[in-house]
Amino acid sequence: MEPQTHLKPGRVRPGGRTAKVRAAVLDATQDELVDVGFHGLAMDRVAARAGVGKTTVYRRWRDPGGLVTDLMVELADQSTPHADTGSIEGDLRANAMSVLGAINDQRLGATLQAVIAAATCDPAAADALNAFYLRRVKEWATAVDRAVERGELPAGTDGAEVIRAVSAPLYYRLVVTREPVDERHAERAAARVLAAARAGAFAEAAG
Amino acid sequence: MEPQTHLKPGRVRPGGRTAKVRAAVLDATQDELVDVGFHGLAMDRVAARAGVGKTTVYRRWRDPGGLVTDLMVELADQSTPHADTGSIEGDLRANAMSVLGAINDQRLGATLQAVIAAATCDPAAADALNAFYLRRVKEWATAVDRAVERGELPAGTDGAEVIRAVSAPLYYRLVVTREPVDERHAERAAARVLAAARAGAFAEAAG
DNA sequence: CCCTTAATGGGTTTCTGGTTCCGTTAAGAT
DNA sequence: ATCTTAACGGAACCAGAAACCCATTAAGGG
Repeated sequence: MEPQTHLKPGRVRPGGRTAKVRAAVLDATQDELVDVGFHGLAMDRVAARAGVGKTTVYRRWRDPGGLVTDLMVELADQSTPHADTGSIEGDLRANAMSVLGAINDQRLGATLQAVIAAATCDPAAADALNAFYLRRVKEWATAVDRAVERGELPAGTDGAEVIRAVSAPLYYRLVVTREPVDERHAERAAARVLAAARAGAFAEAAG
Repeated sequence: MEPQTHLKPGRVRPGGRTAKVRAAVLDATQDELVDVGFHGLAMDRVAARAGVGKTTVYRRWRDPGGLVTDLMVELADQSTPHADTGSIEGDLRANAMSVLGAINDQRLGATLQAVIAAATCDPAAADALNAFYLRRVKEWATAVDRAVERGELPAGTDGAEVIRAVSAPLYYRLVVTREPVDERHAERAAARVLAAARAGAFAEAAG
């Protein structure tokens, strides 16, 4: 038998109970994040709120960082539908609105901020966060590629960078200046990136 | 005698000792932030590292959030020289480099990230963070205003928004995706914002 | 259906941050 | 120089989160 890592129980017998416990704990974690934020996240409370023994929570997730990391891994697996409106303008706007929705959703927004805070000092959380965005950026980047093929944007335009550039100002407001973010900001973000992309500022040569 | 707020001792007798204690504590706080991050910041340790009684640290700053908040207030007071290169291109690039320098400076970078994490759950930290950026953005926005006067950018261009837009992608990498940020990224950020600004995407009408 | 043991859960103990108490130091006024 | 008291600091004290122990439950193989 191999060394049994004790960090991933649930691999050997992931049936009913174990899965239910995980779902309940992750759910309770999100609720707690909404209420008290990452800084106030106590394993103790999460266990109580999930209706689960606290020993189990400590054993499987170790600390609050492990909790939000697993939460982010879970969310990263879920795909968000990416639109195809036919024009790059519509697609970028749709992307901005999608990001806006995530940011302003109470549970998801609280979770994102918690993971961002956790990633400050927890490499595992940072990795999970990265995986989460990597997937979304990749999915949306195809819209930019299509626009290049249609001739709407200059050849060599870096799709992933364009998508990130749309998100950046929204997250900047969310995390850095902590101002509210609304549809207007999302639209502006999309419009500005589009203007830059059309001018070739996202083409490889413009590095 | 008035209610003595106990949150601002040092107002009545700010002479030598009190000032020295504050400097030592704030200094030790930055060191600790570099080592363990905000999440690992313990009043206890800061006191020890500063060579100061821990009672004093608790009395004057209450909790880690108070510590980083005061630190940010201190940093906000210090002005960074904003360049005037003669062209908007040069000025935006200079601004991007300035932000880059702040982000990549070990102590300042750690402090910024700590305050961002703290602001997640501490309104005072959020205010201090805001004040910090408000000042810098305002100072740099004048460069954009000059460019508008020189006819380099469309009339009505929102200077503050332009400056923020330059910072946004850099902070996005720092805080959200946690990727390294270098000169190349700074230059690209400046170039892209400039392209959008020239296209009028930052002019008022372009809501 | 039964058996093995993975996985859970209640209860207790430990330990580290956080609080309070009270004596000591020295800033600033006279 | 002296006095008042703001501000500091050491040590004991307290609370709540983290770790541990061992009994209980039920997943999955036969």
